[in-house]
Amino acid sequence: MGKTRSAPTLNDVAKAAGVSTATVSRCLNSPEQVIEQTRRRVMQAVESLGYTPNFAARVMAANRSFTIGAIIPTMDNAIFARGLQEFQDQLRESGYTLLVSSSAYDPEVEREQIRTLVARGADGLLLIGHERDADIYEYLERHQVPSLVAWSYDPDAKRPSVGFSNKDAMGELARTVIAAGHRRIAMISGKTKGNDRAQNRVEGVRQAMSQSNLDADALTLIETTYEIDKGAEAFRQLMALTPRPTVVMCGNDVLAAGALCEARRLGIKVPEQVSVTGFDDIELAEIVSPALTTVHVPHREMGRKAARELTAMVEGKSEGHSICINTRLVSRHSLAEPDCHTSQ
Amino acid sequence: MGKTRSAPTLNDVAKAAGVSTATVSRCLNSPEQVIEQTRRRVMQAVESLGYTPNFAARVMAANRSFTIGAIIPTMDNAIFARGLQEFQDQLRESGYTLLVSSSAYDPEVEREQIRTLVARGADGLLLIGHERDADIYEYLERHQVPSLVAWSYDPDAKRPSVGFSNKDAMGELARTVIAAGHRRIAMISGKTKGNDRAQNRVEGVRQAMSQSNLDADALTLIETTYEIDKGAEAFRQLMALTPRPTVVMCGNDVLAAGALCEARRLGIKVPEQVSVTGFDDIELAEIVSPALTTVHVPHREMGRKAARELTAMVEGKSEGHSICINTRLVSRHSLAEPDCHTSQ
DNA sequence: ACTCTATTTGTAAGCGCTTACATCAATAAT
DNA sequence: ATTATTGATGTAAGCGCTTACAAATAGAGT
Repeated sequence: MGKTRSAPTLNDVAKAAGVSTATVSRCLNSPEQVIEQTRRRVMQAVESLGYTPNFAARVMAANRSFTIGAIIPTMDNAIFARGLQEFQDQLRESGYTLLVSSSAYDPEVEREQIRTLVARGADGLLLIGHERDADIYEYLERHQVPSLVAWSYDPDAKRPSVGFSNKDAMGELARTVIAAGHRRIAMISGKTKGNDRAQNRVEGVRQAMSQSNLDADALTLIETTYEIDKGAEAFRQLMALTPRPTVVMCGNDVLAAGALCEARRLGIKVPEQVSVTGFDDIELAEIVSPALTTVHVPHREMGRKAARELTAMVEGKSEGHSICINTRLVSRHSLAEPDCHTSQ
Repeated sequence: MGKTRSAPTLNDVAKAAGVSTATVSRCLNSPEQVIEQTRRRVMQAVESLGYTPNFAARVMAANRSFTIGAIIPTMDNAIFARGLQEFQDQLRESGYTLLVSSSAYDPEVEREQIRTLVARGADGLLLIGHERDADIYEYLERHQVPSLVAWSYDPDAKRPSVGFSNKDAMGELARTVIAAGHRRIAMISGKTKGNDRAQNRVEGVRQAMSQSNLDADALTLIETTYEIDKGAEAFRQLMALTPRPTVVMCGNDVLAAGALCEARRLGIKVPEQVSVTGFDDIELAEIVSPALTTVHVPHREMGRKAARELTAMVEGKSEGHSICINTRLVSRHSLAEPDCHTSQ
């Protein structure tokens, strides 16, 4: 019976409503330009045909996609989830759609995904951390795609960022640790290569040590990927050391959770025998026992502000300002004074 | 100084290489059709210009996007993360890109996102659970976009699915609970409205009770959203009951983690005074203490198989087969026999 | 030498939409 | 009544790519 019914186009709607495609397009994009009566007729045709605009065609014609891309290092844990959720919600309110990919902490994958997102017509990009090859930034410039860095704050960087100072935040925690009396400090960090956040966190600990007249080089440091069992493994290694560190500062809550698990397995009491700290204050931090002393990062606030700034940039209302978010220490039960018997 | 340097197009590449746009296109899409020498010249032009194909144009011309869309209920926790990660990895291997949105468990948002993804030219869609309005499926059919349901398995459904029987899986756990001697069973379920997985899990518990000659209506049931503190709140309510349930079966590990937290706050010992069970076996389950007795869902396997099946459907190599994944009980420490003093 | 086939490349017609510009009608200003 | 102004709609030119088809070239078969 004639041709297969397939997805209706603008043209079909125009015919059904007895107007030109231009009018239909206007009804959809700037309704105020169309007189009420016509608009109703058109909208009705849209409804009854079940018309959905073809996005690719729209992007191509308008050179605008109302899409924002975000590339995060991983979806595997909750570190980025909460901030991103808020980012998305905020974008949606402004009429943008969020496209997310994850790079698995691999710069090459990230580069490819940036190209993909740009090729897809993303109006703007959210990236995590500053550190990446210069040619990527050039590429973005050439394609005139504004980008915003999040989860990091660096007023000196050429690129705008909304985030916090990883160094200061971790430094504050480290000072608290030192003030509690710890001298033998160990750290389980995420891989620092290509990850300025991880670098700055280590830096923060080192600086705090120096400021307290401790030898920053004496920091026992293990670098590993951000996985629970890697945290556990690193913790085991640290506990095998003599003398044992009295505190293990972890690069994030995930690693700290792994450390805590391993402590339980090893029969080492936290915080009586060793203290453990985290970073991020994701839900996990409160769930583990003992609950983690950690740095609270206001992820939602960051997501919201990033969305606002990035849309402003996309719409040409801002050339990109950096925004600093305040973190705050949250003391729970995984940090205590070192045990006198082992600490001296 | 001439016009601003902007993103190069196929045409620019063609000129630079001294060939037609068709040849360039072929170099990119079916290199075997182009003779070595020409290809090298073209590829060099591509390189030196830093050309990236415009995706929208390509989609429009080819009516094919090599993009798969997935709409998951939430990114807020790890329930879907792992399976999705594998899904994405597998897709990438086959040359597809994954686009993810989250619907916040809201059917209206989901509907909108399905339209968005289809409008964006997704070649196929991954959806979670079977239950949604018929018109959505019609819409997908009209646009000829194959869809696959995951995290659920129903051989009777008209739509193909790859997943597991939520009912049987939870039923098995419930039988174990009952076999351990529990009679006063409570359950904290996710909202069952529009969520067949939640429904089936409740159903599984009820069926197991009936089979053991317990009154299925006696199941104390609290429905709540899948958030840690909601789990905690529900648990508190349950503990206020007299007589107290001896076991609290949770709709997933997130709720169970909340329950465990609250138990600690209330000074109720798990599993000595109350047992708690989870579902999914996400990382969380092993981290909390006591570690959760739960149902292990092979998320990666599911993600992988879903990717394979969906790409086959997209490429017309399959009309959509349902695939059943096996779950398995994992006994850890949150389930024990009920305390004699309180259980009878 | 001549046709036939296979291989490589070019030509050009869209894909479905937006938007600058043209057109037309209706109202206001003279 | 005539012209200017405003507002609503139509016309048609692309946006950057793919691909059916045509053309050109080269080798094989006779």
